[in-house]
Amino acid sequence: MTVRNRAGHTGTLRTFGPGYLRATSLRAMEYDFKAIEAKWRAKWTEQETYRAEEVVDRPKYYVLDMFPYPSGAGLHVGHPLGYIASDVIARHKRQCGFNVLHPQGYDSFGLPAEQYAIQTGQHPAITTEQNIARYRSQLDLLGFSYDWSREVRTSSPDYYRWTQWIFARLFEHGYDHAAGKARPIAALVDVLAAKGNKELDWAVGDDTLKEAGTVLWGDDFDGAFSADQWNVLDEAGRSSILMAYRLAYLADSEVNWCPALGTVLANDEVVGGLSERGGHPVVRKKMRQWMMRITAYADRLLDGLDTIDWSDSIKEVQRNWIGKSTGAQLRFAIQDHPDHHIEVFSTRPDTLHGANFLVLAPEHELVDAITTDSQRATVSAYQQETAARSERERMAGDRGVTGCFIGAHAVHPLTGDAMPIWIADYVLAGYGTGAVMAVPAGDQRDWEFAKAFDLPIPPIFEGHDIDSGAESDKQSVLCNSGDWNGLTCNAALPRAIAETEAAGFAKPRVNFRLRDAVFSRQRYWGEPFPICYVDGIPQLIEDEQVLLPDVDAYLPTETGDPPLARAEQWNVSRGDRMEYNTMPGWAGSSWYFLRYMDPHNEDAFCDRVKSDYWGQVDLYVGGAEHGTGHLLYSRFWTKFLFDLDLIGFDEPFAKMINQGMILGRSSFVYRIEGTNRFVTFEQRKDHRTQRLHVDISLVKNDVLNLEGFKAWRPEFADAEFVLNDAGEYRCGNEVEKMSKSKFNVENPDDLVERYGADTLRCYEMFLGPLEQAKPWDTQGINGVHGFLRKLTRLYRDADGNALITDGLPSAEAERALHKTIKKVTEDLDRLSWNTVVSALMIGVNELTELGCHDRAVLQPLSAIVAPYAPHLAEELWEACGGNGSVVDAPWPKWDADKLVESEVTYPVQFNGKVRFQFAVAADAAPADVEAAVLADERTGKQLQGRTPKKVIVVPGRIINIVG
RNA sequence: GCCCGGAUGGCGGAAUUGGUAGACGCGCUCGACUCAAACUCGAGUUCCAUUGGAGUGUGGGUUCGAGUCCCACUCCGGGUACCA
Repeated sequence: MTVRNRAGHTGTLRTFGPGYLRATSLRAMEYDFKAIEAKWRAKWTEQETYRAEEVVDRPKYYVLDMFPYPSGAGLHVGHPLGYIASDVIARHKRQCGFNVLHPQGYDSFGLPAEQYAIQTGQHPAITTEQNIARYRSQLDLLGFSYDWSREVRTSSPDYYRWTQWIFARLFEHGYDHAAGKARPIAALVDVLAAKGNKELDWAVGDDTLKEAGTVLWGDDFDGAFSADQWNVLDEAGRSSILMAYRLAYLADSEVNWCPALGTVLANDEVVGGLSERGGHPVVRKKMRQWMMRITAYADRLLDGLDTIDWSDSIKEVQRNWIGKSTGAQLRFAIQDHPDHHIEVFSTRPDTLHGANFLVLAPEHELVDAITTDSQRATVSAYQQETAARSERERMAGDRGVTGCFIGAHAVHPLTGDAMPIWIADYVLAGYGTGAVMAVPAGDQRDWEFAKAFDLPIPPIFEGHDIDSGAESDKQSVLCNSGDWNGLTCNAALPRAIAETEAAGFAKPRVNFRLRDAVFSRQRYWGEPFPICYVDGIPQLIEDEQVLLPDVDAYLPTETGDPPLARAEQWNVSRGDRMEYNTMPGWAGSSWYFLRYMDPHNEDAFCDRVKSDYWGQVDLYVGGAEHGTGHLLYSRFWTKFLFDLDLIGFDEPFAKMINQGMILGRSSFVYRIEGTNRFVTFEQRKDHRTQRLHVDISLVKNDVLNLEGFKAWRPEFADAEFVLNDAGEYRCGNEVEKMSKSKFNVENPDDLVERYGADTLRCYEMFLGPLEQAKPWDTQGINGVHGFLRKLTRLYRDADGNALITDGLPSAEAERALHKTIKKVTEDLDRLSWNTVVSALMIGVNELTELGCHDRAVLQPLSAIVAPYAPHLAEELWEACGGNGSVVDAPWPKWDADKLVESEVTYPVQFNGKVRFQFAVAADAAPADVEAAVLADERTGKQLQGRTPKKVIVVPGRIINIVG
């Protein structure tokens, strides 16, 4: 029986007005989503349904979204995608009996609110508060199961107090490689007092140490000092030395300075020479800044990747960013300069025999000392040229080979041959030693350099044509390489490392691309450092919290100090002055997932008992764009807190899913250049036209609402529109990023208003695999809305009367239910959000066709719909007389017996082509199936007298007859 | 350049271990209802040809059987870059 209960209503409810409004009013009786969603939202709030408590004897599950920066623009349909996905999992796990932690909060320090403050004078806290309120109201519409009592805001003093506290611990710790973990600076002081630093294996900033040591002990300080030397130092001296060992430290370093933003930026905040936010130019500048010694954790950050379930691509991004390479550091003597030598890092010391010149970075410290007088003018011209050019060139991607011979020669350590020394901008000062040994036969960049400057290319590989380019294959066999002749590079490499070390001019070395991270910003709206200066020495302030002070303007002072220097009362509260910098955006986000576990704790950032209970985030959902920023820093801080035994795990996010971007479909109108005439899409190529974005709310099925367009853009009110044959103005379209500036934004509030939150949730999940980028198409939402309506009609008729009966369900209805439970359960377990919606649709279609209204079927059905359509599921669960909230309805189990069919219909293939369907008892043995199918007359017809060579019966699947 | 993805109807996508390719939804077509339209409901919808054939980016291979595995290539998306 097919349920058809709409007849009789179409005539009586006829009204006039916009299409969708009528449709909505007509539907209202059977599926009044507005009333349903309002009702259950209120109940959830009243009953604190989503409050999470630590329950020791229940297994926990921690599902987390990357918390948002609350921007003024609000949410578009792309933003909630990941939130919906995580909410589905949170609800499913809860129904499966897990004690679920599913919190949300705000990354509420940041530049936009401060830029707005600079323009308007409004305190960033007010802007932030307003934006959060708007976010919250939008999020509340979507029915998320967040425990809002655990909300965190990074800009709240109750929160950043602990960010400051963790900073203080980083300041008070260094990294002991021998122990493989962070240890207190106090422990280091004991060692220095007893033995000096000669046997020390702590992570150290060589430049900082050398600078400090040179000031204290003179120019010949080589990095090592004795206990006696240490013990006579005053506080300032010790402080300057210890700075080289702290995990949070002050250093003069080359930083990325962005003049437009008035602040320094970390490496991951600079993309292609421009600031990530705003796209402003960034220059290198030497400044005294707070830094984070993340490099101390490089190996552990690398190794930890093998223990976490993240996508390969994002792990790869982190591996590349860390950039570990192993090889050797080789020392080259310089002719006529016995007091100098050049250190070179190479991953390929096996190709040493092919090295015939050295190349230094133009900024290399030895360049000035060893350049010959005759080359001096040329060299300094080249240095200036590269310094001026570097940023722009990098952006342009134009990579001509440039360089300059400096007149000096190094000595080849094996052959004694003279090697000319060049400088070139393809060698970077910041990587390795800032110098390379050029092996033109083995490295393409060296090869191109040699070709460009007509330098010889000594062949070192058997059978390799030197004119065809460099040979990088490590299977190649070496020649002209002394003892290593005849070996493959793979075989020669370990020998080269060992033998050059034994010969005394090289040592094995591991090199990282990862740099320490700049940790201070010359901005107002960030965490103030708990630091003041006494006689220029930074001191922690720990007896009271350092709060962000009010200032009269959010701009640097006239002397160029950061905005905090304007806070006159504040800046003399301790010592000579306070630290005027603030922390970067990633400070608060590096540990927020811990605070959710114990958000109101006033004595600790998070109680150890609570973090032991909730543990790692089991599922982390967010964008992939944080690969080198947030995701690396939070791993670093987690490892640090683990080292201090403050938490019991050293990776924050056990599993992560990165949702893809939702793209918008933009619409365009075509204006004939320089006129006020618009031509329809079909005629755009007959003229020289300019394409203009048009707001998609003014376009339906690519046809423009002309009146609406004129009202939207008054400057075109008098424009002429050339229409197509159908008398319509047709717009062009393109799929691109969803953005306000492209006028292609779909707003979740509007869709909730028209279709309800449950429909929007289901539809966003239905679009396709979560991780994939996909275009938004609002038209498709009707289908999903229809599904929820159809679901409702199983439970009640068009007038709202209950249809549920207590009879015994048919075997077909039970099979449909259990098939759906199985598919939905399995798909949720493998995080296949989109196919779950399809499975539910199929189930509802089948039950509708069967005319099933049995409570025994419909009640479990409402339970499995709950993660996707929680409001409606509550309503239907209640209609079935279910106990309590569907949120806690036990997840139904499928019964394999109910899935069994008595008969199986096999597709029968002949030589791989399906010819007919063949029904046979499900429990028939393969041999019997074979006999039966061969006896069938249709088989005889297909074979036409031939004898089958082979018959393959795959039980339950297929029969293939070959012959 | 390198790294990671991906390519399936008009569109979004499904096919989980090699077993009926195109589930589910959109769109479209036809029909019912309607004075009419919308809504709703029903039927159809990979392509080509009248029993049949072709078909998952291209070319080859393995197999009784390939979207799925192997080899070579093309194109698209994302990330990243003189990293020695």
